[in-house]
Amino acid sequence: MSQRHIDVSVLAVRACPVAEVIDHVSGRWTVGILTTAAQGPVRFVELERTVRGISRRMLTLKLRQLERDGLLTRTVFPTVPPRVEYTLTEIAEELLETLQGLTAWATRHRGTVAAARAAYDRARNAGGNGDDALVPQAT
Amino acid sequence: MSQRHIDVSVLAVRACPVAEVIDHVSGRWTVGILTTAAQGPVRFVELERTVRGISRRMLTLKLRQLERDGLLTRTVFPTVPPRVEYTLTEIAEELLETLQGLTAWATRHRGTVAAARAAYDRARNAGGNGDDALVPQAT
DNA sequence: CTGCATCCGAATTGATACTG
DNA sequence: CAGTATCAATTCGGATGCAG
Repeated sequence: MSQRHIDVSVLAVRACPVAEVIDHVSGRWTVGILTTAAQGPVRFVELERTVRGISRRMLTLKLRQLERDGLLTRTVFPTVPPRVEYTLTEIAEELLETLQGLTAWATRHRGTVAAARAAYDRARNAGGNGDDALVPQAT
Repeated sequence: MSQRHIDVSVLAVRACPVAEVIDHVSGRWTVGILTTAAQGPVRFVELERTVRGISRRMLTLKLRQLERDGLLTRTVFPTVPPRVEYTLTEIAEELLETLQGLTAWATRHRGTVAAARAAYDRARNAGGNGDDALVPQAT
């Protein structure tokens, strides 16, 4: 989610690291892009195909963001047609590992969350669209 | 994030847990709300004061979302004036712990990321506003 | 005190045509 | 292939005002 976040406080007086990470990682596509790139060097089209649903525009934008943050390395091969490969940097790989903790948590409590939602929705009449209601992003 | 996310694939064929977590946790306020609530039962106003910058509207929205996901417990005391307390559920506490891994990562590589950004921005002339640029504001 | 509802500008994202 | 440019559709989020 990009930095529209001006105020990040909450956890610490100084810039909060968590907020920063969350900001880097959150967003619909980031994790998907990183995990795909983790398999080895990937090309633009591969990402476009693998990260289902992402638009060309978003992919480009996210790719640039990740590159800027030092999570992805972009290599251009002066061939024709052009060939560009993206690779994870070391810190990105570390990040991905760390992320596994979250994966574990999610997996472990998937059922609990689902149940909670069902209960909540059932509680107030027929409401709830089954999906995430009331939303916001993102972050 | 929020469920505008219809397609979550990428990591697995089945619903991707990571995407779900990211979706729950991401967003400007969630982590702040959770960490505040972690200190013990908190009231609406306390959150409003502690989570700097959040609007009443957003706070309410997020609180509901968290409650629905089973991360927060909402207790209403039939007093007058009304008193409502929010408490973390067990899974939320676990989540918060897991999140510390990210905090660590962020802290560890804070400098690296900063440097990467600086380099990136410097590379393409005067660009970069120092913040997350991903959105090259016009002009 | 809590918190839902509405108005409305701001930011994000998607779709698509176009270029090197 | 790998993007960029542009336009339109959503969605987000802040500011009230009102109610239990």
